[in-house]
Amino acid sequence: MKDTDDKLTSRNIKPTAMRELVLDILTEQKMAISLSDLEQKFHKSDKVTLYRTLKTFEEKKLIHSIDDGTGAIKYALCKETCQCHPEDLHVHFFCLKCQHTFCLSNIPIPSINLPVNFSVENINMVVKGVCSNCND
Amino acid sequence: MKDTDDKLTSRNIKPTAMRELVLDILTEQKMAISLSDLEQKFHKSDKVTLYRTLKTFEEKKLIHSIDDGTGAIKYALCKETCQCHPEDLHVHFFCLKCQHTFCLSNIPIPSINLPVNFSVENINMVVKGVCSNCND
DNA sequence: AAAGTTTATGCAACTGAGTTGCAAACTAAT
DNA sequence: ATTAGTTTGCAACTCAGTTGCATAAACTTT
Repeated sequence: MKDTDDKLTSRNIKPTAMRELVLDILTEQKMAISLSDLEQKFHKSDKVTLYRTLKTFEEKKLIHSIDDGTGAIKYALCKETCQCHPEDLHVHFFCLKCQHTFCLSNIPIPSINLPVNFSVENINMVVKGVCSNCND
Repeated sequence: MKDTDDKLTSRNIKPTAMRELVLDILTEQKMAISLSDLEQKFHKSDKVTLYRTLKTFEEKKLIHSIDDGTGAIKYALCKETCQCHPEDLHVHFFCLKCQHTFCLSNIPIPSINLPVNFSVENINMVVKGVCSNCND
């Protein structure tokens, strides 16, 4: 638990039992998960607490949220150094077959030439298709 | 109305009074609108009918939907020739100030080098920031 | 044109994600 | 231990999207 604790405190999040559990679950995941996915990992749990835990994590940039168009926001761990600035952002992939959402962590979002006088804060880029796992 | 009718029939949509009205409203818009935005353009209207109208339009590729992360899907007219294939797609912009969502119709979505064995069907790219209107 | 078939519309009612308010439980600090 | 601040759990709500079903309108066939 020490490791988990450190991750929390280093992001200025008070390490409670609940938060440790949630962070551990998030760490195990190979793919992004939604609030209700998370809820189902617990036998008995309160959606609201999990909701607020995710919000806190997101605020403190421990995780980032992905709107993959399925109607449920997904969450995935940020890299250690991530500040969620445009230069930290990567492309996400949603597989139409297995319905999973992944971070393509090593594919940065390509920069865009916006019209004059437009400024950027954030970019959400989700590619939908079939992942390598489902493609054979 | 002849023009509106033609647009509908050319996309294989039976031109009803309702659909003409909706298409006209969509044509007037400079920005993408949501179902509830659309609903408010009518004095008396049924959300479900509008909902199904939008669904039909989208299916027939008369309009495309934009998930801008606000929680309500926005819709905007497609170009005449649009088939909503990856090569037809463009970037969308959401202004954090005026809360409006635009098509950046002349900014195509940059192509991405996906990992091996991944195939693409669709890409959603929404840039969030401040638009030129709100930036001075 | 009348009867029958298909398609579109309108109403009610529901689902599911996300959210708020409040009280109880917990934590930290004096 | 007492207090102040934070976190958790429950109830209850909002709002977008959706389904079922009955009526109305449009098309088809005789």
